[in-house]
Amino acid sequence: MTKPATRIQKKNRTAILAAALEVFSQFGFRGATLDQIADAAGLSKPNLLYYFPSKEEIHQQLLTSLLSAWLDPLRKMDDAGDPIEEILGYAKRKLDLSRDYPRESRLFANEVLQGVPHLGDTMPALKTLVDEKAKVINGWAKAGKIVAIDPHHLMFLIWAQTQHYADFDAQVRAVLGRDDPFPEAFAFMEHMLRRTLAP
Amino acid sequence: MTKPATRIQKKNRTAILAAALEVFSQFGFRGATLDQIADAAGLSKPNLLYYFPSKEEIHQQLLTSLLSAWLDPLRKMDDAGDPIEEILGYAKRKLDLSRDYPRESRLFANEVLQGVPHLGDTMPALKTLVDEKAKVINGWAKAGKIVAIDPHHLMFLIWAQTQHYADFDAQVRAVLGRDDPFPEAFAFMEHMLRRTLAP
DNA sequence: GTCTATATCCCGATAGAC
DNA sequence: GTCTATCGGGATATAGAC
Repeated sequence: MTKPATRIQKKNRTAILAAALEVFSQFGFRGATLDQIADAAGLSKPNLLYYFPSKEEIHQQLLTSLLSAWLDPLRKMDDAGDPIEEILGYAKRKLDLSRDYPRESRLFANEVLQGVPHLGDTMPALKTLVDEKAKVINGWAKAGKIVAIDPHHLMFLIWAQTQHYADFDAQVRAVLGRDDPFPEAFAFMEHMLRRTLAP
Repeated sequence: MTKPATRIQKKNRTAILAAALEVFSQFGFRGATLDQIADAAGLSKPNLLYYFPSKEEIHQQLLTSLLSAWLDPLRKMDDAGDPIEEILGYAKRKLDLSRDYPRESRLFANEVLQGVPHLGDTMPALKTLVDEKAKVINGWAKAGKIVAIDPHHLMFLIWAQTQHYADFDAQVRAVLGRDDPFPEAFAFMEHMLRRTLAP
């Protein structure tokens, strides 16, 4: 599938991917149907399959095209910055993603929950990035800027805590009542991380 | 569906529920098929449907029969105990569940991730339990035993952190290499919670 | 490029013999 | 109680007209 030539093709492909994100993130890969996606994109089902060869291909393109943006907050964590503020900034950017892009979060959550059946071969690259940042955190700890701490589990903590608000939104809302949890969530996370990390 | 009479009936129903847990937790409700469940239970598909009237019913029975055990760790958090140790004990019991019952965790994760389509009417009961325990935590804070903290977000933190190791196991393993993460996970969580909660 | 119609397959559930 | 055989619905994907 090469680059779309015309403006309308580009628009349709974009609409399909947006619709697919909506449907896949809510129902998972198997739970989603092409009828739902075509409907949400404002196209007929055969027309949808004119732009993408298969359901699998739409899903794969979604995942791979979003993955890079999803890892950006971690890439931006800067070796040269203030350690506590860098980690806090990373956590905040991650929580912003949960607030602003909950469907993307749930798309990845579905994928990981089922054992990364479509993203298995990108896991080594994730490990490479995480290991690299783990070294940065270990350096900060050795310099006495933060407490000595397992950097991988710190990463899991930040992932778990931030993504929880997007992925398990239904439960969060049910427990809190109707509220937008994000302002308090950030204050809470800042308290937790500052205390956890203080040297 | 009344109590099964014979020993073999009981055994088959148990085998079916065990097989269904395996399959539903891995593939979600829609992703799971009765063929897979029947196969895992060592029965034919029609025979499976002799014991349960429908796929939906198997899933529902699984969820409701496991829900109570799933909330037990929280119920056991004791108003009269030492606050920090009670919260820590709760978190430890929850992490033990993730280690010993990861399939149950993923079963609920799938359900919540898709908006609790089958557990919607049990959410009020969950909220009641959580609100009750939130009051206990608020009491501890007022007495100066722990820091003043939002008890609901503390709950989310513990849920997110502990369930992460079961629900996103594929990612955890990919990032860490091959290791069993649980010993370090508990040490990490204890460090994090003690510092977060100290008055 | 987009549609209607349809082929093909898979899944949940049922019928009926044993 | 358990099986083989099958129904009926729904899903992915394709054919072919326009």
